[in-house]
Amino acid sequence: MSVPVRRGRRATARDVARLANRSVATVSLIVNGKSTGRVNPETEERVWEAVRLLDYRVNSTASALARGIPNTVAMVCPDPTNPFFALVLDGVMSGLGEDLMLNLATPNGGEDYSPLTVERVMAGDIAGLILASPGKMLLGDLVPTCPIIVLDADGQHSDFVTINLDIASAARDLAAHLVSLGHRRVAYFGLERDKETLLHRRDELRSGLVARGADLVVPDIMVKRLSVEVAHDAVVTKWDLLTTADVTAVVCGDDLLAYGFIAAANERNISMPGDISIASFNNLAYSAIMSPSLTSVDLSAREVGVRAISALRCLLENKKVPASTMVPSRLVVRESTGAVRSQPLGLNEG
Amino acid sequence: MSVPVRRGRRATARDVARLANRSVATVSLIVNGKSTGRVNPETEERVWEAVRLLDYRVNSTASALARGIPNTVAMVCPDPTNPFFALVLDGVMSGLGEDLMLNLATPNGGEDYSPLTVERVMAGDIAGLILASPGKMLLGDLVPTCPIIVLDADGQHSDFVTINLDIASAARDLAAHLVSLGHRRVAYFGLERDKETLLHRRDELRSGLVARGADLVVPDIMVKRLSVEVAHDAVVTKWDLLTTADVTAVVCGDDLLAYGFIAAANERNISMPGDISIASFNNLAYSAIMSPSLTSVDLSAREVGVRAISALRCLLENKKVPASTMVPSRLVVRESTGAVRSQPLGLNEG
DNA sequence: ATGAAAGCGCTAACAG
DNA sequence: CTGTTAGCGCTTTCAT
Repeated sequence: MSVPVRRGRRATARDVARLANRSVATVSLIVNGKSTGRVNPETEERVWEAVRLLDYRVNSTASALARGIPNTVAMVCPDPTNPFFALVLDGVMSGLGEDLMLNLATPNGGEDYSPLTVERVMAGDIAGLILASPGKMLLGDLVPTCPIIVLDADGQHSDFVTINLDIASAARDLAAHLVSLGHRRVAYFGLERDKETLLHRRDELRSGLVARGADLVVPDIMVKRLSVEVAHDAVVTKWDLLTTADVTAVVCGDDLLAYGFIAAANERNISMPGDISIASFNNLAYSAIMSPSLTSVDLSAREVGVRAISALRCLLENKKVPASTMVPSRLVVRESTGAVRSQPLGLNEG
Repeated sequence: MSVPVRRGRRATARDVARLANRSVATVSLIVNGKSTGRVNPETEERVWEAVRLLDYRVNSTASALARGIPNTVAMVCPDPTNPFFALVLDGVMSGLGEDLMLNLATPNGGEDYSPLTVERVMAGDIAGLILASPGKMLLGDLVPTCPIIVLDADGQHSDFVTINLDIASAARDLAAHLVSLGHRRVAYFGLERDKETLLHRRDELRSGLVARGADLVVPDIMVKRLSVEVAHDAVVTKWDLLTTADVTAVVCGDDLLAYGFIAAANERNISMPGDISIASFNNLAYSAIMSPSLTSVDLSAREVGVRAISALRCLLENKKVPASTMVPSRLVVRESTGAVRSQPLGLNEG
């Protein structure tokens, strides 16, 4: 194992050229496989030998710059820790081949990402951009300088290709399911945001409930940040509300909120779904498995990622893509036994 | 909102220079804030005006190339979907400031990542590299051409800074805890890999058990891939082994395996920890919350990420960093009531 | 068959 | 104060 590359410095095409006694141009041709028929086999040999010796690799950044075709796509998402985005990311990564790299950006404090975050990635030499669940205002004055795919941002945006979650029918299925189990008094636990897509979840659910004689009977529990801890604390604060209103089911706008809820419920020795039934909008990454009582709307997060990168690829190749598509969500029911408790929730405590 | 930038093309410094009737060099100085005192206010004015008009931003890639100082660090990890890596990633991201971007790479098929994956990211213009849980062989013939931080790869490697998980004491605590609950017959559910770090988990656990008169009493359940589905299937296949050996507790090498186990157990109406007790090595991302019966070794994944990026930063600034550090894991006990079942497991079925 | 030269977008040293 | 020049590492065109 003797590799003559000095640590900290990578051999350049110039190094190779010098060693092989050929020009940089020739090296470039050869290492890029564009030498067929136009390069003397002996030269080819010398160059490859030098490449081997120096452990030379093309610097893909410089290459992209020279070619004028960036080899990087960027994705910005609110929080890689949220299974939803982890799955989207996974889908995106699965679609990057040998040719594309992924530049990932997230906001600093777990907050939603700002225009600045987007600016920063757009300052790179990127071929395209994927924006996952951007805040509504963000898109307003965003000037696209490369193809942009927007994920999970309700509404049409003329400047971007949008991929949205089609939750309407699944949300109504969820409502129907809850009602069929006997639930009439439901609470919603959501994120306090400008994101239409999240309000949407609530609204669709609610109309489904109302249509069947049930309803959201308490003010929504709202959090400002999507984290298990924050969710837990919010539930603790609002617990009394749920008990006095005799709520039998809680629908969470995101799995992370559900986790927080369950944590709080566990502390109170509340059994689920015996005492209270939880449902959640998200991706079912782990929830259905961990808690057989958790009914979910599977948002097909990975599929969203897959479509995002494939749409981006099309755009890069100047193919047409639909300006807006929907990825269907579907209801996943695990609550086989589910029945509404017969006692008011308060009685179970202590 | 009228922005004169043609879609698909970003204004360059040259465009600005032309419009402002100044040279590219001057533009560069001004936009980089290096003009104090050496640039005529009027020139400055003109240039900024042009910048505004053209919506010009410095191309950070070209800038990095020109400066010879890349502004990108790369991280390669096996699977962003695994909460462990998601948390590591989150930690890393929190340490990237305004100045650094993150290039993320993962293998294609959920498999472990190969030297080729690493090659590919090293072909970029990167300032440093973070390798999360690399296979053992990978590091052998890896030629560092930039600072490399290796995460969760047991053993010393002279060429890299390593950050490892200090699970020894937590693993023994876990053993002690299980024994104190009355468990004597334990099974291990792990990943079939060359990763020392995973064998380590098993070995430490086992010595802890043996020291207290308990033991791993069946051949390990092994999977080739870290996924909930694969784990589930493996458990289904091996279920009889557990019942006939009268195992009372199962320790999983990773949360994902635990999720798979729990899924399989749920299908059999096995109650946890009533019928069987589950423990898991990982990060507690959601497991402890979802299943109060799951005892875990918290691997401090986020902290690992934080340390990784901060170590990398030091290296980039030519500061000294310890060649190898350990991030302590700690036992997290949720199994407050936990007691060993009195009936053999088989009796519960059907 | 090969190399010189221009250029990708930017920075930095150096003149003037 | 400002522009010229060289150069980062590479690709591509065009002579030779």
